[in-house]
Amino acid sequence: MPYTYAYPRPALTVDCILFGYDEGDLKLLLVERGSEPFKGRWALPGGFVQRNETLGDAALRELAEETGVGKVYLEQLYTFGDLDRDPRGHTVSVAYFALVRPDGFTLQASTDAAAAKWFLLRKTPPLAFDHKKIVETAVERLKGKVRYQPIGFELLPKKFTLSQLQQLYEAVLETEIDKRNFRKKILSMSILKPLGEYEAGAANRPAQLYQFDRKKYDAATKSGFLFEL
Amino acid sequence: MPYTYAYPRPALTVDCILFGYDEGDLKLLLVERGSEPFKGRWALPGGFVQRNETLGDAALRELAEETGVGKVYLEQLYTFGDLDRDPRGHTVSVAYFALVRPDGFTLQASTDAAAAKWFLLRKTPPLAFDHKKIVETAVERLKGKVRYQPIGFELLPKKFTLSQLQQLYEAVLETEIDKRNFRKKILSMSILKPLGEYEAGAANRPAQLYQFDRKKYDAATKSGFLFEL
DNA sequence: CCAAAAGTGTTCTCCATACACCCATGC
DNA sequence: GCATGGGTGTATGGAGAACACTTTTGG
Repeated sequence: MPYTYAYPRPALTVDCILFGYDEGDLKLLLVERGSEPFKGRWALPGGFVQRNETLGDAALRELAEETGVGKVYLEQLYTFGDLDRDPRGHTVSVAYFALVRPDGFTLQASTDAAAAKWFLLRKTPPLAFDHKKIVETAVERLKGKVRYQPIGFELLPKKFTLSQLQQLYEAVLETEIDKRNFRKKILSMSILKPLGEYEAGAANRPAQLYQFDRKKYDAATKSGFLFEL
Repeated sequence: MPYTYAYPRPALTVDCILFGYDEGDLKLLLVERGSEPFKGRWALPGGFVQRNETLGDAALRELAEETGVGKVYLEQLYTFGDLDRDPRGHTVSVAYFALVRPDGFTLQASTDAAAAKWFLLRKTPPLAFDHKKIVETAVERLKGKVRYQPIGFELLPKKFTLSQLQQLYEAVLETEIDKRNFRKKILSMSILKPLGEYEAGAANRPAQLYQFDRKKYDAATKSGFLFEL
């Protein structure tokens, strides 16, 4: 059955917010637009949903096409439908977001994107469309999510120190956290496996490396455990 | 500028989940479909987003058209885009939900809806499309929301007793709550105004009536107060 | 030996929980 | 006077918050 346009339809797009964390800084993945509107501006990777394509599939496809990033776990954020958000006309966009380790991917722009690049989250250039608003919404969501879900483990390398984990939380929540209390809390959940290995090369006492223990976390979650910081 | 159909577009709809609370029971507002597909089945009020119409506007319009319910505060829930959710073809739906007092509205079906009716939430008939899934998602959201936002005040009459408030929480969370602890907690937030008036007509000691003090709540919220049960 | 970050315990306060009886009213 | 729901206080345990010094390494 061919598409029938019984009613005029808004266009439907998806946009991806990818947060990364690297050396103490939160980062955001942006692409430089290669075509109008907003040619030359930076924007969130995204584009039109194709016929018989799932929203999540569309988001993954656009992300891969425009940045080379693949196989990430995308979570739906919010749907934006302001009438003036796209100069081409009524366009509704479903936003997705994900948390990744930037060094796990090689960026590769193509199709509509002239370039793809990580920016410091607190130092992003002016964005196309209403993407500033979308990013703000995503940051709020991230701040909320961090409190009851162990996001740290998606943003850090597989092996990490407790100080790195703490710094991440401080960066996301924009607060300071007491070292002893933080360690006590995190370790008491016993979802971290101490590796007995130690960080090397620093001009100070080397820190023990830990690993996220997903098995224990999943088991604990099922039996009513609630991660909370 | 006329609509240009450069790409085939999925259709875009909105659906509304209205939760009500009445005499100890959570209710859900449904409409009986007056046309195909699913003619005669019960479904969430909703329909196509029109040209140059905001998502929220579309939801309010469909709600008013199909049920007569107007002027409610709708909150976006989630966007559903499974390929097989509508037999007419690829249709994406943005779901909104709201909390209301059923007795505040007179139901009035029209346009696509043959009837509009409140159902017990735990006893809903088979639903059209993927509306069962949508309702389940909304219930989860409601359970989460109730813990950190004073939803009670939207679902109860303006003047209510503490027992009514407690029953509401028990109904939503599907648990039992200790009476004394509940009262202590709620009253300690001082967002309830005791009215010095009393319930009448019961075969027992009359309960004091309270009112939600929005001014105090808004003020407290701004200065970092967090409602939590 | 100095700089730099790792690592470690205790005290106090507050909040959540558990729990049982008297009170006011209508019939 | 009895049935029904309204209303109240206290004791205990556990978790969060505050807080300072020693340890290990590289240079």
